[in-house]
Amino acid sequence: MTTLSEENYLKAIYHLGRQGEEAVSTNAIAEKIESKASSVTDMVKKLADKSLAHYVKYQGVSLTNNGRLAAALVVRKHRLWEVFLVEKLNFSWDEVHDVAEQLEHIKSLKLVNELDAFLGFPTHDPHGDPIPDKDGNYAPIKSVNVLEMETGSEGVLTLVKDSSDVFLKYLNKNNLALGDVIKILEFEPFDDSVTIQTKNKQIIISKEVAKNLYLNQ
Amino acid sequence: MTTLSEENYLKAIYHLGRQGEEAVSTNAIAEKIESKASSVTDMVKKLADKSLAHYVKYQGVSLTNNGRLAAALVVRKHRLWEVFLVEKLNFSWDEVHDVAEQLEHIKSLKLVNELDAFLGFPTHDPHGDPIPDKDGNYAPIKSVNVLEMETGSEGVLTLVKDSSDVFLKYLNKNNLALGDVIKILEFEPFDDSVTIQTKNKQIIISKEVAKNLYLNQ
DNA sequence: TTTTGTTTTTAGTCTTGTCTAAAAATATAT
DNA sequence: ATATATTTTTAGACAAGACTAAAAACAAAA
Repeated sequence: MTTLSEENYLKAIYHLGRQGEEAVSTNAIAEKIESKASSVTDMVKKLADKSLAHYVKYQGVSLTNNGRLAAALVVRKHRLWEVFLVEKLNFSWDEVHDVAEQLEHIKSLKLVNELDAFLGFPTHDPHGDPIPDKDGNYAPIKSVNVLEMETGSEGVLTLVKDSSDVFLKYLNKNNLALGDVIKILEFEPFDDSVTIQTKNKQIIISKEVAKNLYLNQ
Repeated sequence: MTTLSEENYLKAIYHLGRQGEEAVSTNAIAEKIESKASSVTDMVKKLADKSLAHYVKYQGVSLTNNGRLAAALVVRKHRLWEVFLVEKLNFSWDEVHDVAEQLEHIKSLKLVNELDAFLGFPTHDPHGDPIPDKDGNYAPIKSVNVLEMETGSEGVLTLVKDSSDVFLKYLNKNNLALGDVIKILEFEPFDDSVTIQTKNKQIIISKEVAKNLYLNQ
């Protein structure tokens, strides 16, 4: 049985290292989890003892099959709860993160799977992130980042990578939402900002914003 | 902000001492929470420091207004989640307790109140226990225990006090459920067992079982 | 009113998860 | 290749919450 804290570390490693496949540095985990490197070292040893992580001193951490499955389950729960909150309980997409962060640790397989069915087996959460199935698998993401697109091309906004409330509130304020058709008008070389068009309005978004928007072409 | 452990103590005091009104002994709490008296003493001091409990050495604990409100909120959440699990996620009444025990600690007022609305403001949980409202109040229980009833009288089963899965499975096996009309046929003085009639069938229930069944007359 | 028994509290220890500060290993730059 | 900087690990400490064993308070009985 994994503790709440262990689950948070598993999730961090999962997110930082392409589902835990590739080794992640102690410092990277510490930053993600807002803790100190020494704490990470301790916990990572514990995860290795429990056969949830591969760990070699000074060489970073990756997940074992069991670790990856455990992490995927936490992510699955997080995203299903987000769907529940938005679709059934009138939460907006900028309100769900903190609550889902708590709900993801509730232990009951029946609960997750019944929730999944109750929601109609959704494939994506309210931010466009894919929801892993029972086995931890999900369809590969085919959306492409705004910064990788051609000038003049367009696509549908399907994923926002940052799901902090500050960022989502920025999108709300600028009337940007999943499903919007966005056309790339111009890249500004000076600061990498991008001029885009949606709903017959042009707006300029900074590189920081662009980095978090993914479109389906 | 209350910790998970503090909430469990508040709930125990609330349940043992008529919503925390009357003083409860250290040992009683220890038994309820399955811990040791010394642990209870420690925690109870902490609750008093936080102005959640009244505590005088050797004289038991009761709840302050804040403590009672905090406890009622935990109970409210527990019972609302039970309703959710049964009505929306196909849990049976003997499966909900452990999961609700986890869900009751999720912190989000919006979540509780939206869940309440989503469920149609239910007044009772699947075991017949009343659900406190936002202010911690609920309608007084008017059902009466089987052992207090007159021979020959009848009533509708509206509350089962023990919600452990062993007990609920016993009821399932004997085809007893909330809403059933039950007639008291005979009290056996030797062992205080009771012969009752439901759905044209007679069964004998032990004193231990009878103690947990409450009827509306 | 002593004595005996029970309950409660105190004192000290343990585990989990965190931290700081110092040491060790690795990486980078001269 | 050696010095410097960065990252990671170790060592030791701390807080929360639980425990055991012993002491203190209270309750009941002779």
